[in-house]
Parts: sequence; C-alpha cells; structure tokens
Amino acid sequence: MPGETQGRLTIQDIARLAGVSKATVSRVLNRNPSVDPLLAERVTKVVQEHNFVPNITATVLAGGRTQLIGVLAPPLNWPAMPEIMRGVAEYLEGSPYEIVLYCIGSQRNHADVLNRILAMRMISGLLAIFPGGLASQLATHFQQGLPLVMIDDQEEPDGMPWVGIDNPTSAYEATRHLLACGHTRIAHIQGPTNYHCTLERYQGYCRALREAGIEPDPDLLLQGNFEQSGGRHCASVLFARDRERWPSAIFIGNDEMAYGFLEVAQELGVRIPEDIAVVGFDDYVISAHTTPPLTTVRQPFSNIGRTAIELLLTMIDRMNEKQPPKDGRQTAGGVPTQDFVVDPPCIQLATTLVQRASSRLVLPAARNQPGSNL
Amino acid sequence: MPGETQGRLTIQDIARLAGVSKATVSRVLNRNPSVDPLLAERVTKVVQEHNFVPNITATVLAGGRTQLIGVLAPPLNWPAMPEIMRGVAEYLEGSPYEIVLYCIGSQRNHADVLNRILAMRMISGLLAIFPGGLASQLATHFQQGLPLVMIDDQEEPDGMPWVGIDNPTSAYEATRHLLACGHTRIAHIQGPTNYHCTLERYQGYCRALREAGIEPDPDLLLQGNFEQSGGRHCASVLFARDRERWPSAIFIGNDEMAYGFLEVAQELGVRIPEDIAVVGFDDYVISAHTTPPLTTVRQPFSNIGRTAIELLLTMIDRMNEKQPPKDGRQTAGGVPTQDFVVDPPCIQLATTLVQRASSRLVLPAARNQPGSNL
DNA sequence: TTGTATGCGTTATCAA
DNA sequence: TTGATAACGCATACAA
Repeated sequence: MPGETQGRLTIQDIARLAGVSKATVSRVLNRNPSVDPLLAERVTKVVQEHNFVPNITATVLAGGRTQLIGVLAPPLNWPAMPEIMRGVAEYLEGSPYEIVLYCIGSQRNHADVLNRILAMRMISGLLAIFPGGLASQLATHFQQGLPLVMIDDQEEPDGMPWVGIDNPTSAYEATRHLLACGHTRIAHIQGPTNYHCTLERYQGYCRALREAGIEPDPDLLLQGNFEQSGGRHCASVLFARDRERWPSAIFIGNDEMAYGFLEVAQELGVRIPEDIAVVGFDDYVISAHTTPPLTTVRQPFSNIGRTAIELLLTMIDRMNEKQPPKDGRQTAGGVPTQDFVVDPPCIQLATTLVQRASSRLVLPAARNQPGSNL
Repeated sequence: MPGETQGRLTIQDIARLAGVSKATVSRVLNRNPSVDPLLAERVTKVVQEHNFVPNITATVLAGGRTQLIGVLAPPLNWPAMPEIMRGVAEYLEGSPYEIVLYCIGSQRNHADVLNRILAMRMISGLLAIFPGGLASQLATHFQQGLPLVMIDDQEEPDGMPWVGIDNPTSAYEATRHLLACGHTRIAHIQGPTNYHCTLERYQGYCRALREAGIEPDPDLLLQGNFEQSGGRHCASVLFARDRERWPSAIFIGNDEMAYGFLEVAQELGVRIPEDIAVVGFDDYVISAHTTPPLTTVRQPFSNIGRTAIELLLTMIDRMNEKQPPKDGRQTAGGVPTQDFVVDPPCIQLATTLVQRASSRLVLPAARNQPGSNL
C-alpha cells in the first residue's frame, strides 16, 4: 500500500532507489524534457511508490518555485469573505497551489505584516483582499515585480491588477428599478466618502435620476457608514421628518445599512415596501431573510475570488516563462509580468439585481393581496 | 524611514553591516542569551534599520522552527467556518505564527492533500477542522509526533486532542426549555446517524423527556440530513399527518434543517410558535432573521477556534522545550508532546440557549399581543 | 541524455 | 562570548 505518509525521504533516497543521480530525480520532478522517457517513468514510479513529496523549503532555497499563494485578507467573518474565499479555494483546488492566509485584524501593524510576508520569500504571488490603507505599498511591490492582484472597493484601482464590479452601472440599474416601479422621490444612503465605491454608486444613482428627468435632491442624500448603525441613524433622521418630506423609495449603499434601516422601519411601523421601497447593495446571505426580504444588487463574490486568483496564476505563469527560473528570485530591478505592469488589467464583473419583497411594485388595488408577485 | 521593504538582504549582509559574523546575527535573531547585550543591541539596530526578516525557507532547512500553522478546513462558506476562523486568526494575531490554509472541497483526494502538507515539512502544527473521513489518519500522525488539534462533530473524539461542545447537555437544555414552555409532545429531527453529535443530541433530548416522565415517542423522531432539504422533507411529512398527531413543539438537530422546516411551515400557514414551537441548534447568523426568529443552541464557534489554536500552540511550545531544536525535525520514532499523547485533552465548551420568537411561550390570552416578550 | 559539483540562507557544532 | 564551517534538501551550470 502506498500509505507510507512519512516524508522522511529525500531526493537522494529516491535517487538511490531508482539507481540514478539526484539531478535526474530533480529533473523528473520538474518535468525537464531532457530526460529519457523510460528513465523518467522508472523514477516517477519510485516517487509514487514512496509517496515522495519534495521538501518545499529546500526547493525554494535552491531557486525553485513555491506552490504557495499568499492571501492577505480581512477577518473571514466579514460578510463578503466566505464567498470570495470559496471562489479562490475552489479554483486553487484544481491547481498545485496552496493558500497561505494572512488575516489582518485590528491589532497588528498591517504594513509590518506585509513586509514580513514578502521578506519571508515564500509565496509566488499575492492576492490582496480589501487591503485598506495598504494599497499604495502593494502597488510599489507590484511595480517591483511581485505578481499581485487586488480585490477592493475602497481605493481607485490604479497601478496594479484589480478585480471588482462596475459600481456606477450597478447603482444605475438599482435606481432604474425603483424608477420603473413608479417612484420619483428616491433617496440614497451613501457610504463613507473615502470609499471609491461610495462615489461611484452615487454617480450611478444620479445618472439614473437625471435620465428620468429628475434632479437629485440634496435633501434625499443621507450620509451612512456602511454599517448597520448608519442605516439605523439615517432611518431615524428620515422618519422624523414630516411625512410629506419622506421619499417613496430609497437606494441604500450597502446591505448592512439596509438591515439597520429595515429594523427601524419595523420598529416605527413604517411599511416596506408600501410606505417606502428599499433597495440595497451586496446581497449578503441575510438579505434573503430580512423582513421583508431585501431587493439588492448581488455582487458575484465567489466569481470575483475565482477571477482574481485565475488572473494571478496567469501572471505567475507568464513571469515564469519570461524569466529564467534561477534569476526569478534575484530580480533586482527586473520587471516580470512586463505587460501586466505596463497596463495592469482591471476586470469588472457583472452584478445582478435581485428583486425581493422590499421593492415590490405596489399597486393601490393590490395592497390587500399579499400573495401577488409584482 | 524604515520602509526599505525589499527583503533582499541576507543574514550575511547584516553581519557585514554590523561588523560581526553571521553566527552572531543568527544568535541575536534567535534570542540566544550567550551573546553580549551591547553587541546584541548593535545588531538588533541594524536589523531594524534595514527591516530585515530572515528567509523562512532557509531557516527551516537549517533546522529552525517554522512560524506556520497548518489549518485543514472545509470550504469557508460552511456556516460555522467564518466564526471559527475569526477565533483562530484573532488569537494568532497576537503570536508570531501565520496560517497556511488548506481548504478541502469535493474535488481532490483528501488523504493526498494531507500527505502533501506534512511531507512539505513546513508547518509546526496542524489544526484540523471538520476533517470528515481523515480522522483516523490524523490520529496516526498525531501519535507519530505531529502537534495536532481537531475540531469536529462527526467522529467520536479519540486518540487526539479535540475541541468541541457538550452535545448531550446542550440538547438536554434545549428540550428542557420546550418542556418549561409547557409542551409535552415534543418531536425531534435528527441528523445523519453516522455523526456522533447526532446520537449525542438525541440522547440529551431523550434524557430531558424521561426526566419529565415522558417516554420518547418513536412517532415523533424524524430522520433528517443536517441540510435545509431535510428540514423541508420532515416538515412535509409531519404536517401531512392528522392534526391531532402533530407535536406541539420540535427540537431540530441543526439550524440548517430548521430553516427548511420554517419555510414549509410558512408555506402551509402553520403558525410558529402558536401551532408548533421550534428550537434549533447552532445559531448561525441567519437564525436571528428567520420568520419568526429562531430559538436555538448557540455554539461558541469563535471561542472553539480560539481554544483549539491556543491548545495547539501550547503543544508546540511543549514540544520545543523537550526536544533539542535540531532533533525536532528528525524525530523518527520520537514522541514529542508526550503527555498530550498519553492522554489527549478533550475540551468541551459551554453552549447557550438563545431564546427567540420561534419558541415563545404563548399563553392563550396573549395571542393578540404580538409585542409580548414571553 | 546523465552525473558531478556548487550554492541558496540559515542554524548549530566546534574551536578559538 | 564570538567566529569559522558543516549541514539542511534541492535546482542547475557544467562536465562527461
């Protein structure tokens, strides 16, 4: 049975067992075409029989390539993370690569973590997810030759490969949906203005309104924080106004704030969507379970993860092709992934508007038919 | 500014810059007390100035210790995973260790992945989360000296350190709660019977009933699958019976199945908790948002993760103390973590019953007071 | 096509 | 207390 498991063996042992030199074993392991097919087969057989796996540290030290992808991530209980990581992990399962996960919470100095990661020289590439203030540092590393892809919605993608969504269009579609439901007084709760996506979503919202001949009303623009508390606060402010100043619909910058908004509405007895229709943004898992279920823009999180990692692996491969392996690590001022550096790809994935009860078109006559689907 | 970042430097460079030998630098880095304090300070200064971080691969190869903890995990979008990983990551943030994450989905051969992980000899310890069929293999590795902790609810903890909850007691409390609400016909939907936790929860349920003088009714025991579909199925079966054969309450083996159950109840117009009170198990995030919100047993997932990783680090430390470093990696038949091997600790954390609307005690007179909190 | 020899960056042994 | 040096396991330039 090939269940030896103990990786005690070295390439030397395999060489002895197969009656060849270490160099040949190494060549076989690295699929070097210069080795005789029959010999290769013999060696391969020994390798498999003994379940041999090269010592990765020795491999790297000797100038080989790691099969390790670094993932710099926020805490995994951020609502978008599980799905993103699912996409990443599923794609990686079909490859020889493994994940080295660096979760950065609040405690430690993020820049230090990043430096440690890179200085350890253990990873072949880095996937940076919502890196916050690290963006510019990351860009520098990328320019210096580190294969890197960023998933982010805070900084404007600039100077490095990026995967995300088309925020303006997504927000445009969300607002169009409310317009199509017959609403004309549509409010908006935006996120923190230092988030690039906040501005983009606001742009999309404005464009939809203007196309419908409606000038965005500053009175209907509320400032949130992308957290539930912000949604609650804005709801309180809004519902404290005279009823005639209420909007008939609201597009909320993210689902988290929408949850807070719905809570307050329920507490105050404001009916959703009869009194005010609500559309969110993100489609986190809870959104299908709120009361009422939330109409929202679905971000394709797992696909974002998949796409990002796919791009990263492509970059790594490209780099390996161009650079003679041994130099790959010595790349002083070298610029691997040349073309990527010159024009870093920005991949925007499509979102989907998921229509649920919070924005159902309510015809006056239909109010007593809870079962109606429109 | 100490923002050099580029880890090009080697210990040799630092040695030259500090005017000492590599050996001394190495000693300083490893806090070897035999080095002169003043000299140490001088070296430390150079290290910091240049932001030097040792090449981890060289360190390991030379017999040093890795600061890498392997985490063998199911897909991160499994509902319990984000919280478990939060606990793990938060604890690790305060340590010098990093996570190497191995997500095992359906695609690849799990045993192979495990072998590769260990053969790479890169990790100092392994945290195995819901390892499924790998339990026995893991036990073997643990017996052979691998610091290892398992978080699991499928296999009976045996032969290796384990962190989880007290299922019988938790189920007992859940059932007691329903009894306290005045119910006497209490059904149970159990999970797959090849899960150890399924049997344990059933035991707790039975004990509570018997203590109340009620003999568990086989007619009220339904077979689920721990998935939503199972909850739906059981609900359909139950509600298809004559009304007088319905239970007045049900304890469902996990929240996932409870979601399916609630869905069917809503579709059929069965009132929760008036017609039937529901208690689940797990307290996933959605449970607070179902209609009605679900009473359930909260598993302290993040604490489970924290506790497990804490135990693992303790084991690693213990091993490092006992074994002269250089041998640590050569440990042929050696048995590090001796005491742990002899009697692997099983840590059971307490659960909490979270009371929500799905099991509210409904007094006949209170039916028209939706706001009542009991 | 294959084998020999060297070096990767660190730790640890042995002398000094 | 410090320095020189031999591993560690692998990849590769070079020689055969």
